[in-house]
Amino acid sequence: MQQAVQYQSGASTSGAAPETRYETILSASESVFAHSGYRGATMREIAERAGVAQGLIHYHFKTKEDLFEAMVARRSGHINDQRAHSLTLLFEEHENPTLESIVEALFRPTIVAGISQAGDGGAFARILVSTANSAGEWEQTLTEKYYDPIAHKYIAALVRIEPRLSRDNAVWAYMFAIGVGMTMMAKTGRAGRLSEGLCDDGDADIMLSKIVPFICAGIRALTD
Amino acid sequence: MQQAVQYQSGASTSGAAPETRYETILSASESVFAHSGYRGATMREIAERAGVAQGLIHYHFKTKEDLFEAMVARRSGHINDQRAHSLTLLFEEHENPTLESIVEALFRPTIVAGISQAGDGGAFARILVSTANSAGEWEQTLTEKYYDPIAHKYIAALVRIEPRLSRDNAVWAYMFAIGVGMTMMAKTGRAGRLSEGLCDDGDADIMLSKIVPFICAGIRALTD
DNA sequence: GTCTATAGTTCGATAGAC
DNA sequence: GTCTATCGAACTATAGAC
Repeated sequence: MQQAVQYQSGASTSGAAPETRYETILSASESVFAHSGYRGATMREIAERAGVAQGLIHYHFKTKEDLFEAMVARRSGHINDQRAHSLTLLFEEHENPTLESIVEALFRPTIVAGISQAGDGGAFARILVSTANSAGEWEQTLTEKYYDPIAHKYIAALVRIEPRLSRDNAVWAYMFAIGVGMTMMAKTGRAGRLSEGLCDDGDADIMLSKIVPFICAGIRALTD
Repeated sequence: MQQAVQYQSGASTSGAAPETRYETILSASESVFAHSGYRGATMREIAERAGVAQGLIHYHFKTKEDLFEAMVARRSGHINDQRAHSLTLLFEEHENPTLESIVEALFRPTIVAGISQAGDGGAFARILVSTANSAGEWEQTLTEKYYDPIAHKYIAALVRIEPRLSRDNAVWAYMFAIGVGMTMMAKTGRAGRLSEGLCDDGDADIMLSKIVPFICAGIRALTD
């Protein structure tokens, strides 16, 4: 009897689809890592959240570091596949896609995935923030492995459709765009607090209608 | 009579002035918290870095949480005083200050302070990123206490000089601006890696020349 | 104020039954 | 594959000498 390896992603806690214990642990770790950070999260809490014995996590993932990386790999793989696919489509369908369409292709998958996470919107985005913004060697290796490839694709797309954007400014533009997206997706509650409830981050289209024009105007300001 | 001069020349921020043990511990905690995060940092490591016994930290600061808050309070107080002062000056000297001058007043103190940190540029910025981007109750309380007041001042300044900017868009604009600044100040090495060394984040004026036009154009794109 | 020593807790990981 | 039980290490915080 083998495992039926069906990489059904999505994997939110609102379970219609049946999950293997392996996948249940991954989903549980996502919530706990997001809430407490890598170091603050404990294997005990993850096991409790997943409804399994603590020893089972070590059977499947060996160590805490490996569990974290497996969780990042599953989620980032799904989102970055969508991004790469959207980007390819854009250049197949148009000679010169608009900057707006490219920026939207960058953010829509993450925002939609974040919002569709039942109960814990922004969980994975918060993990990304703390990982990508760490200067630690391990964290930067993870970022390089799972996020630099798609970053290079977008930077190349930017210089292609905006010829007056120098390569270093394109890199800055990408970094800035990611930074803007982080504040939008992390859902810390600060925007709502500062605006006394005026700012709502629960609707993907509203969010994109703020973030896309902001970033596109910023990028164009960096062209020579 | 002064106290004995035998202070350990630990890794303090600016090398010359002698510090009390209290201040030495605060500076050491800044480095360690920045490198390992709040939970990853240990009192033993902070004590070692500061060149004092571990027990002394508890004598001065009682708990790890209190030490962290004292560290945030010292550093944020200094930077935010500069920001508030610059903002007041701008409105005293001009009827309508430019958007550029306001955005620069927001970022210059942090960037300059980050660069002038001997050896560990971006240390405090990285602490801010992980604190402000956490959804935890304690972290958001700290953000509210030490950073929301200056945020409200800047949001008010934005709506004052850009009357066509709605209040909720001003809040989004401020959040986005902070997000952009984070990627600039955290100094993770990613920009250099993605650009194969082209992007240099060591010069305050170069950094401001990228970040200020980007953010100002983004904000103007959110006006009606 | 500053130190040494340690109490009391919690963690990641392993061993072994089923 | 999954569970229970537990080991050894590392942590925060305290007690008490000086």
